[in-house]
Amino acid sequence: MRSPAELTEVFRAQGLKITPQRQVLFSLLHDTDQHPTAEMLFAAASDRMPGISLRTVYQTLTELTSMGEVRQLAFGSGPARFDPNGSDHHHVRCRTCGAIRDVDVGGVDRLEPLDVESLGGFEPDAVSIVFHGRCAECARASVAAAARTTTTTTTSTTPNTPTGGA
Amino acid sequence: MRSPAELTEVFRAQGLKITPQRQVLFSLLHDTDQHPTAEMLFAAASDRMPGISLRTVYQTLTELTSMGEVRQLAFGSGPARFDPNGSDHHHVRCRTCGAIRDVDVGGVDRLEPLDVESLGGFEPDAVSIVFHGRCAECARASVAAAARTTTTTTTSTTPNTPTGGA
DNA sequence: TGCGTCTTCGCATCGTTTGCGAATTGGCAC
DNA sequence: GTGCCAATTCGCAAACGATGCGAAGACGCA
Ligand SMILES: [Mn+2]
Ligand SMILES: [Mn+2]
Ligand SMILES: [Zn+2]
Ligand SMILES: [Zn+2]
Repeated sequence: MRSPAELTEVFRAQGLKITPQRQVLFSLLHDTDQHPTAEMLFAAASDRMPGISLRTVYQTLTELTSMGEVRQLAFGSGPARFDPNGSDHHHVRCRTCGAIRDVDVGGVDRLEPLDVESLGGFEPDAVSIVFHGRCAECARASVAAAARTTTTTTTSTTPNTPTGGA
Repeated sequence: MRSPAELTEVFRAQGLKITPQRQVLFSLLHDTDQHPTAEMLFAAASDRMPGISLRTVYQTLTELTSMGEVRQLAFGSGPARFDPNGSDHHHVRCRTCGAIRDVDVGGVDRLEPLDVESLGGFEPDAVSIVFHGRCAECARASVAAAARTTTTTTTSTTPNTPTGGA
């Protein structure tokens, strides 16, 4: 998204007002490379401006979204994530912990919708790609857990059914 | 997803029971090429079996999802969509009316996550692709609306601001 | 037919988001 | 600086999709 200074001009030009609440949110969004939820932004904004309302955060996010300054992302269940990164990019998401990261992807324009007839005249103008998998941390944690299970099984001779086995 | 008969065997083999509610849902899901919501399935199931509970629909969908018989999809806000199509495919979605269609896509394995270092060890094992755009119906409707506006503007000389202009 | 477990289903509840409207405030004209 | 007015904030109610819970009912097997 654009800088707080630029957004200030854009807002003014549209007859919208520059409030301290909006300034805080502009700044927070401009500075992050994450994909915060409304609640996360509310928490961060509350540090700088105690008393700011969650309602205002939602309202400002809706405005910025409709102005195209942020994208609203949805990954399955849970709250919406907001993406201030305006570059042409896609996402990877960890199945285990839900972590999201940006990823630049090559070869997108070589994707070919086959079976064009079944598209029935649909005209795509954008594409979202999400890679699903496991992040490095969760992979490490999983290996550690396996090691523990193995150790336990090897060490102990009791035929207990491991709790997390299924 | 598999046929109702096959699912019956699978369920029985796992000690799960075959109830009329499940049979109705198996059948509805097996026969559709759409991406129904829980509410939609509830409505359809209620036709064949008045009195079936929405709770049961949710429960059965959760089971089928965890068994891998259906996929749960999320497109922005709104309720989850369930996809009984087990083939390797992706989706197109109309920005205007929300309609969803399956699309087979070639070239998926030629996608290259660039900037591999910033992936920080993330290991993708699946990818979801959604094409965004406008479906044929909405494109037609939009053309028709534009024609109406043009006609009105041309015919009338009053400098009224069109209501839907912004 | 009888029993035990699995299932159904209504209701309460939860987490996220939006509707509403009174009170407040930014920005401009003077 | 002052006053005005539209834009904004914000608390609360409520919508919405989904889940937890547990009493009542039904499937499947002996
Ligand atoms: Mn992003
Ligand atoms: Mn599909
Ligand atoms: Zn993870
Ligand atoms: Zn459409």
